[in-house]
Amino acid sequence: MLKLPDMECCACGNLRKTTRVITQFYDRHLQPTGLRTTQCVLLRNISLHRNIAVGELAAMLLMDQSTVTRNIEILNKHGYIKIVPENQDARKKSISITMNGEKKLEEAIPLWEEAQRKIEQVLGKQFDGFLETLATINKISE
Amino acid sequence: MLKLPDMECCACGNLRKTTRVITQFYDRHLQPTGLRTTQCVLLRNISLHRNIAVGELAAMLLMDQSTVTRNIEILNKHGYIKIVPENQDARKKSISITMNGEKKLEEAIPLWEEAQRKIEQVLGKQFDGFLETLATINKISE
DNA sequence: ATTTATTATATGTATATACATATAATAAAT
DNA sequence: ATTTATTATATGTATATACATATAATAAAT
Repeated sequence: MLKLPDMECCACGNLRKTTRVITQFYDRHLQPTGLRTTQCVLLRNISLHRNIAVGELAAMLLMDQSTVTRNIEILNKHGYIKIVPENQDARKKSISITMNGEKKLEEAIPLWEEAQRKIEQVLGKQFDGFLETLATINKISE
Repeated sequence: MLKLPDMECCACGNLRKTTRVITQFYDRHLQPTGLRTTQCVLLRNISLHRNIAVGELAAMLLMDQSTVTRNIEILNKHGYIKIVPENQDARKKSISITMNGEKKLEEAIPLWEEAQRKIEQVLGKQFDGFLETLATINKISE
């Protein structure tokens, strides 16, 4: 048996682990709204960019195009967004938030703020550097 | 329309985003082995703790018990681990790595090290603090 | 010893994720 | 104008994830 590293320091393993923890934390806060954090973030991005396309959301969230397609189906099913073919280019979808979607966001945001506040408090002055490090890692996708 | 935060600073959203990026990065490195990073980390933990139970792995990885059950099925299907009922307590499973599993790990670890080395290089002196911050966040699950 | 409570894992269900490939539409080349 | 290439999204497939609940086994209470 060779001596292998224990992988305790695995950047990917540790990121995945913490993502599991924090997702449960945020999702529990959002639970009264029925929105998951992923859906809330996606919906907020749609609300900020009217008539956005699937690929644009994918680029913004560093998410595969097919994942965006699947995830917006859920928001659409609940009537939070409207998906229509774009005028100029019929290959593209034009995605917009609906009235219901805005109401749901307004309901979710204060709960999100509560979770966010608690995390920022726990991290204290580590928080800004943390977001910067995440952004540094994101660059490997370029 | 009320003024809502843009959620750019969402700790959960940013962690999920970076986890998508880094998982693709590590998984591409491991691709020749057919192992995903999650599987590799899980397998390494099993190899380090013979006759471990589902719940013990879950506690270690901060992963739901049901997720561990599902994830070890995949390793089992490939013959990398052996799952038998425990002697003392038949409710528990006794999970161990197989010869094939060890061979697969020995094949995967150098590729993992390559990915890990690149990330550590990109982060430089930020790396240690980064792991510490992740550990700080993990405490919210206690 | 029998009933009751607890614990460990499994199963049903829904979402999140990406890759490979298909399809449909536009753009480029001739 | 027609063919060819490119681009945008969708679909098939596999994995990763958690919650609620079921099941089976052990432990505790009587």
